[in-house]
Amino acid sequence: MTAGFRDARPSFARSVTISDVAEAAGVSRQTVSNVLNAPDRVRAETRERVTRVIADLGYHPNHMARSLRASSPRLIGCRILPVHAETVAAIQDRFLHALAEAGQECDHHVLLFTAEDVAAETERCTALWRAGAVSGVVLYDITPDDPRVGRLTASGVPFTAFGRTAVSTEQYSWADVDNAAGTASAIDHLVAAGHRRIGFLGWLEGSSVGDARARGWLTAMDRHGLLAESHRLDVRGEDTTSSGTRLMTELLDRPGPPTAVVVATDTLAVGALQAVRDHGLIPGRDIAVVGFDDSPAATALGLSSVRQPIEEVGRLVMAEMLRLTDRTSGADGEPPAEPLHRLLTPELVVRTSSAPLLSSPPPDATAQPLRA
Amino acid sequence: MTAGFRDARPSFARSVTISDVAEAAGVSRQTVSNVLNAPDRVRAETRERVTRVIADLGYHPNHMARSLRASSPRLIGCRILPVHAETVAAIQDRFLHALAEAGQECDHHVLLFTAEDVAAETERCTALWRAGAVSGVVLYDITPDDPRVGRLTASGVPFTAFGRTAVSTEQYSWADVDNAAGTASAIDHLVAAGHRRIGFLGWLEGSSVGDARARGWLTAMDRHGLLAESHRLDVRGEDTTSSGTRLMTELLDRPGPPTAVVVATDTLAVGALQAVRDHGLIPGRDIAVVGFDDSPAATALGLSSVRQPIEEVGRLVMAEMLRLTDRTSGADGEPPAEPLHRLLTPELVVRTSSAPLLSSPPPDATAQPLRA
DNA sequence: AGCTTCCGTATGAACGATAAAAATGAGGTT
DNA sequence: AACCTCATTTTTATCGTTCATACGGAAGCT
Repeated sequence: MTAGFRDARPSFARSVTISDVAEAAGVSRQTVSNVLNAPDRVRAETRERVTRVIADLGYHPNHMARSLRASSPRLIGCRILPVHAETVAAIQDRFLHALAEAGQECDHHVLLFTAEDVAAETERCTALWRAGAVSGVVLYDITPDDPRVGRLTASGVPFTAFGRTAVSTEQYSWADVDNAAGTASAIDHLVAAGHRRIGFLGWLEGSSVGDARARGWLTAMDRHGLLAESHRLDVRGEDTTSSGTRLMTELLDRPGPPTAVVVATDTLAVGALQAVRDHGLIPGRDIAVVGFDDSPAATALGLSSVRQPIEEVGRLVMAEMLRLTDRTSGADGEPPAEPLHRLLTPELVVRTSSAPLLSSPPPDATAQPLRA
Repeated sequence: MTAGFRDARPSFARSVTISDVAEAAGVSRQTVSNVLNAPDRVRAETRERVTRVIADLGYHPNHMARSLRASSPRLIGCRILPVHAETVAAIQDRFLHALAEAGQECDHHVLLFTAEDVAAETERCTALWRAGAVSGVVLYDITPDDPRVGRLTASGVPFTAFGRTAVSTEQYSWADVDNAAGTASAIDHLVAAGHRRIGFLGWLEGSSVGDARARGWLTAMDRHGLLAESHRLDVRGEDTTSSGTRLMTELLDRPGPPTAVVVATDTLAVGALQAVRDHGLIPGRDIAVVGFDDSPAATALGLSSVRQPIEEVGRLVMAEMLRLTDRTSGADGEPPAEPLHRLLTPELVVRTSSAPLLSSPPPDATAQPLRA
């Protein structure tokens, strides 16, 4: 029986190095290294002996030394934004968590940094990479004419992105969410429940995400042949709760109000729900509301919402990052890796704000707003 | 005039080392090193020449090499939790952002990792530290009997914490938010506005944060001599919106309902607001509601809320971390640094859900619930 | 026996930087 | 002239690991 060496010395004077292990086991440094990195090159007997000494001394290979030798820090840089909106916070958290988790499985870690704006972010990325502090960086919240993509490509900084630009998307690796498909799936769900007058409540035009979500409504409604009777039910405003309330009120007060609305963000949707209640209507019974982003508020309020597969995006983007950096550090003779281009479909999470309609009488019968 | 070397070569074949600079400038490596780390040891003329070469070649000192030599990775480990509740997301984001920002100013960065539970977290922390991957770690979400504190202390892992345990708080460095003072400040605000029957809507007992917030209500109400008439207005439930609605409904349906409520979390408060509206009351006019955490939802809904100075905590905790790790890596002869113990007071953010009362008639006159 | 082949292990040289010690040289002192 | 001082620069050693190569010895082949 092995006597209890293990827990004998809980704190270490100074770290145990590979040489200490080698000496204690009566072998050379390289043999210890082999035991850890290429066990099949070492005779079983030696391997066991070394393994035991490693455990006894509590040896852990030094990360920095390994990084230096391999000239690969096994760190992936990622900017963290200051929190403004609720959805930003939740999505950023989910994304960072997914990145960290995916990276960790391959012994890589996420290194956080902050920056004032995308210009500063680009600089920091390049500086970190030039300094060998990161193997590459992950970008998110990409705009159609995002300057980061071009600059990082020019500097040679390996990167992958959550989102894509308008042009030269073949040049780099990205994963993105099909926002249009998201709103479309909400429409399909509502149409299946018998709705025909389905409104859309969106952001002001100009953002790629907002426009895609609007486009999804437009095309899906057209596909169902409902655009003729609903094309006036498309209203836009800024992404705030109060704006949502105002826009929804406007829709409900019109002649021929919608029996259902698809809302471009949960923030707007929370505002919209308030307008619904202010009209004495009950969401889900009298009118269906579907939000976007599946924020915690949606869960809390029973709001149906389109959920972006952020975790999946994080996994993909990190996996691609690892693939990229392993390539570049490996032999250059191999064919250049094909960049990743992946469009993911979000998933509708049905809650009470839209579900019960299925078992209700045709919504048109009850959906007349009750004015004071 | 210097011709434009600068932007000549945007991408680098392989990184420029200190030896390249030394050779190009006709000096030794060490001199280049001195130009960067101890400029006063170098003659002005030489310094200038070297500086110019550094700029021309685009040299950036290698982070990994520096870390190895200094045996200080300049990385601070921090666990990232998967997002559950909205407030968690927002607070975690604010905290991580503050850490990253504070660290960056001293050329340190945050390294993220994930873990299933606190036991796994402790193991990861120790492993990362033993491997020399981090200089130390930052803990948050500390419970009164948190096992992490003891284990990390025993392993010798330098750490600082956001929050504190019930015992041996003198042993380690922490910064915490005075939750009791937070609810108390909400009470003071409401009392100043003329409220006397002020309810409390809290989590189930057993969490340190929840209990502190409840204690704040209790002591502040007692201080104002209002406990006699309000001591029955203290209700508890789990931290969800629906629970908030249920608890608030219960309070409003009682004889002698509160004219104001202090709510332990914004999540509960969002639910409470819904109950208020369901009773045909208008928050801020008919009844005052104050939440806790100042989540984005609070901003969105005009909910007054107690805001934790998370950014300040992040700054303090990171600054302390840097102080700790600089100490331990320095000469051991110095007196052991006094640990940081800092209790910060949160700040009430007044919005419409509680503000307008100041200019209203005495709330008791209008606050009778209008039942259907 | 002498040759190659192969396996397991050991040695030296990086990786890129810096701390500590040694060398250089100009100037001043005795 | 011999010696010391000081500012500046170079040399040497080291951080902990791994790559490339070398080495010794057993087995297989001619």
